[in-house]
Amino acid sequence: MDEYTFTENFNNQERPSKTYLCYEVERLDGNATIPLDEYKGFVRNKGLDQPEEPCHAELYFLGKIRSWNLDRNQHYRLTCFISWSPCYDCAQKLTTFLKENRHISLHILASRIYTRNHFGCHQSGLCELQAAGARITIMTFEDFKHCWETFVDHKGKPFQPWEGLNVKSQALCAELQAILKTQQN
DNA sequence: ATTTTCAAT
Repeated sequence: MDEYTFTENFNNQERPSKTYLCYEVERLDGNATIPLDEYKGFVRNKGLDQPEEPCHAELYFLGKIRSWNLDRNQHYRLTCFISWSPCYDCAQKLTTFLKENRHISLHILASRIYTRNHFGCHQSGLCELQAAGARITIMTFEDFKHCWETFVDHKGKPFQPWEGLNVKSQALCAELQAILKTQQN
């Protein structure tokens, strides 16, 4: 991913009409975590401006996971950094996937919380996803930096945080915690 | 064309 694409999409104070999802996979073996570099990359949604059928980024990601045919006798952790948190529909599809694939753990780190009206409501979607075992968090400085170093063609340049990154991240974190907590009770 | 959330209005 080039620098511009990363900054344009992951800046937590912007609100672009597209979504990028960066993913990486580790195999868990006892206390050891073994990175699987062959399963690393990023996808973006297909919007109305493109020839393909519209499709949210998460669904491409699910398609990729299925195509890997990860060994059901092993345990894997998938980490995905997504510029918008999953909508209700995508959250449900991820929930179903996790229930059917107990050998896979999922950690979603979102740059921003997606709240646009779709059918259903995003809060309950995220809660169900968490109940299915997913870990859902907001991206912090360290996460943006990790993404920059892992997925961006940074040409040796260090990650440059934008103005207000931490303040926004903390506000979104509080918002997400309120969402995930409310529905548990 | 405008607004500004994986486009909706």
